[in-house]
Amino acid sequence: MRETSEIDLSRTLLNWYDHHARSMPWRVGPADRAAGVVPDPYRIWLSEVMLQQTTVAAVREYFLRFTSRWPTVQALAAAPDDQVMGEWAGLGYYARARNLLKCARVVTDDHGGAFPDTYDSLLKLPGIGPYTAAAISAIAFDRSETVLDGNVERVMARFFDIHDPLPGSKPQLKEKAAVLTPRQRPGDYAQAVMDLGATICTPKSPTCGICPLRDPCQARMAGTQPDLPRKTPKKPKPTRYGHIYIAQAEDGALLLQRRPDKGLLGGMLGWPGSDWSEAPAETPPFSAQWHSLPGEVRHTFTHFHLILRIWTAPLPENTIPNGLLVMAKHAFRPGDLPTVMRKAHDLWRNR
DNA sequence: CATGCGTGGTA
DNA sequence: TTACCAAGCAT
Repeated sequence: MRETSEIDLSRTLLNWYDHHARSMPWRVGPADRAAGVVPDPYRIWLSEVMLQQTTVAAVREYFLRFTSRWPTVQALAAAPDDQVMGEWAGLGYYARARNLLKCARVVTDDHGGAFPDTYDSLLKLPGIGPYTAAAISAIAFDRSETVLDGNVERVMARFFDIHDPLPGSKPQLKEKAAVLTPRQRPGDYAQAVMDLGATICTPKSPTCGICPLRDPCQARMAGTQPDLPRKTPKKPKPTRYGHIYIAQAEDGALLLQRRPDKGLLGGMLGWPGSDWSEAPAETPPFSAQWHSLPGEVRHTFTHFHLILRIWTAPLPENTIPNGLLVMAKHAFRPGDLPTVMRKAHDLWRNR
């Protein structure tokens, strides 16, 4: 009896996907795809960018709001920056939103509004890296490209019982994933591996008993699957501190700041404040009787913990400090703020 | 190639 | 409470 071939394995996964594919607003499911329904590259691109390091549950609402407001790449390209950043607020990794707009404008202006369909051409676009280029190429255009995301890394590390730690083992995992990538139904296959990783071959407590690949899985044979994939340890997060100043005029207008495009929370709306460091200076945006609010705002970013003290004062008439903006009460929506700034607003509003 | 870059869910 | 983790990219 011959060994299980790669083609058999991909067919096994596709068959599992045909019965267990998750339903998502941007996805053309296996039945529809088989019936000839073609995905909209704009929606695939938008979902893939939103899904970078972000859970499906978090993305769902954002995707629906974005596509409702901007149904085409041309519509998105024509949108004002502030509105797109505001709509992205809360989703995190805000460079994605800035690159999203850049990319929409390149596609609209330089590609006639049609997304390119090859890995290499997609890779040139802002915000599209190796994973996203492969994903769009495979899912939107049904090209046989190999996607390698966190799910696929985990599935491959376990299936082949690879103990070398990430991220160093990435090229090895990509090779393994490429060998399994079929020429038939590559778009469905890409989504099948990721669905398997998200629902069965999960990081903790994988449910190997119901896995379609349980028999040939090498880590399961060895009993090592709970420990894979190995990862190089992460550095501990330091704690930083900061001051935030919230000033309101008698008519309800608020003093805000548009943050510079580069760096943390780049391009987002926020409150003026100090730098965030071990011992930040107290630097209010204008002289007044500032009062610090009881309590503090705690927030954790990717690479540090932050503890903020919130100060408040009345905003005098005709006061707009350099580089800041005064936003009318009716124009201000807390939902346009990144989460840490929204937390500061919540503490202030409930003062 | 290591680092910077968000947020919310989960154990 | 803390740490880990999620369909990564840019530099």
